[in-house]
Amino acid sequence: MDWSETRVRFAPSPTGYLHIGGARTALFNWIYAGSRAGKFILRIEDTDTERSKEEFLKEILESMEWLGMNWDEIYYQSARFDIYREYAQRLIGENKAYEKEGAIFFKYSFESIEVDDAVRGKISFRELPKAEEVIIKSNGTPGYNFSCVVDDALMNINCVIRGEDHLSNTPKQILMYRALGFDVPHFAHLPLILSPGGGRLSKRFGATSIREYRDLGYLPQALLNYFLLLGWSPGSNREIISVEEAKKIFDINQVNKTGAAFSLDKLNWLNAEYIRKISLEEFSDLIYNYLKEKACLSESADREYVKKVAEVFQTRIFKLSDLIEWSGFCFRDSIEYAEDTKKILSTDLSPQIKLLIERIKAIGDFEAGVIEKEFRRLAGDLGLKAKVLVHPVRVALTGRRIGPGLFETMELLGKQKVIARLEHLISYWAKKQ
RNA sequence: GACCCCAUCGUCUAGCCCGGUUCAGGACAUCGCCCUUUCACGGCGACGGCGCCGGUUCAAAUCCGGCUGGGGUCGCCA
Repeated sequence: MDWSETRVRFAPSPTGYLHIGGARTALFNWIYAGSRAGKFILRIEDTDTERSKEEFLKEILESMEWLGMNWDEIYYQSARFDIYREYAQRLIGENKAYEKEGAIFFKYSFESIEVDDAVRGKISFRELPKAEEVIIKSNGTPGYNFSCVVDDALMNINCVIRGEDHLSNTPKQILMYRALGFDVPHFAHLPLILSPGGGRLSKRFGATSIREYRDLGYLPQALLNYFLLLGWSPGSNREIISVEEAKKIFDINQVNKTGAAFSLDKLNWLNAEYIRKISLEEFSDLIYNYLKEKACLSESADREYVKKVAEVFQTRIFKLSDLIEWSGFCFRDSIEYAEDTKKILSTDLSPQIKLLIERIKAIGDFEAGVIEKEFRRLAGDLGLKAKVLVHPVRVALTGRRIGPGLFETMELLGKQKVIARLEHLISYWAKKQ
C-alpha cells in the first residue's frame, strides 16, 4: 500500500436517485483525485436495508457512468457489517462504548474540537449537543457516522470531500477516529447547491436527478462544466472548461465557501455552447439516438436525413428535447398552423403560391442556393418583397412563424413535400373563403 | 432554541489570504443596435454590485468587532 497516494471517495446512499448535489460532490472528488493522480473510490452506503433499493443503486451507477466519472474501487457497506461490529466490540472492550437496549453507544465527553478544513480553514466546535452516539443499532446495522469513520480509515481515505451539510458531523467523527486509534483525514466541506430562488435544493425545484437532465437532452460535458462553476472558478475569466483541463488546475483550497444557486439559464447556455462546439457528425448521431429513443423519428428518417436536420438546428437549441417541439415538421407530414400564424396567413396569396409551385417544379437541382435564386426571381417578377412570400411559405412548411432559414428548410424537406405543403396552404385559403 | 458555516451586479463569479495598480473585471439573464426572410448564431453596447454600523490605517471590497440577513446540523436516515 502506498500511503502517500491520494485516495478520496464518493459515498452515495441508494435510497434515492443521484441528484445534482451528489453529482457535484462526486465530481469534485473525482477531479481532485485526477489532479493528483490519486484514486477515486465509490462506496455504496446501503446500511439502511429498508430504504435502500436495487433500482436506486442501478440508477446511481448508470448516472455516474453517463457522466464519465469512472471509479477505481467500489465497496458496499452492506457487505461489511461484521467489520463495524468488530470495531464496536473493541470500543466496548476499551470502555469507550457500551451496550444498551441491544444497541451499542459510543460515549464521548464535551471537549473543544478543531477541524482544519481545506475550504473553510480552522473551525472550532466549543460544545456538542450530545454525549453519546449510536454506532451499532439494535438491528445490528451500523450508524452512519461510525461506518463512515471505520471505512474512511480502513480504505485509507486521506481527504474527505463532502457537502457542507456534513460539517456538524465532523467533530463527532474526529472523536471516533481518535477513540479507534486511526489517523484523522483531511476534510473539505463543499458549499451547498441552492435552488434557483436561493433556498434548499429539491424543494419546489423540479429537476434534481441526473437522469432527468439526461432525458431533457443535456450533454454530460455541459453538466460537468456547469457543476464545476458552482463553487469553483478556473480563473482568468474562463467559463468553459473540460474536466481534463480542470484536473490540471483544480485546487481544493480555492473552492468557494458560499452556497451557489442553481441557474437553469446558465446551464442552458453552457449546454448550447457544447452543442455548437461538437462536430456536425457528432451532433447528428446524438440527435438521431435521442429522437429515436423518444420515438420522434418518422419511418423514413435515415441518418443522412437526420444529419440535414441537425445542420439547421445546431445553433438553435439549448437542449436535445427542444428538438421534439421544433423539428416536428421534419418528421411528420400533417402540418398544423400554430395559433400565432393566423396574421401571416390572413392575406390569400393563392395565385402567387401557385406560381411558386410551378417554378419549384421546374428546378432541377433542389438545393438551397438555387431555390433562393428562383424564389427571389419570382418575388421580383411579381413586384413583391421577398419577405411577403417568405413568411407564409414558412408557415406552410413548418406550421410555425419561426424556424430555420427558409431555403435550407425547403432543401431539407425535398421538392415533393414542399409542393404538397404549399398546395395544402392553397386549400386552406380556399376553405376559408 | 443550541451548535456551526457564509455574505461582491437578479444569478454564477474574479479581486480579498499579501490594504493603495479597481470611481470593482468577466459570464448568464434582461434591454438596445448591427447582421438578417423569422428565430437563433455572431458582433457591438446598456443596465446592474462590495448588506449595515463602527474600528484600525495616510488609504479598506480587501484587516478587526458588532449587527442584520441567508444556510446547515441537532434521528437506532445517510
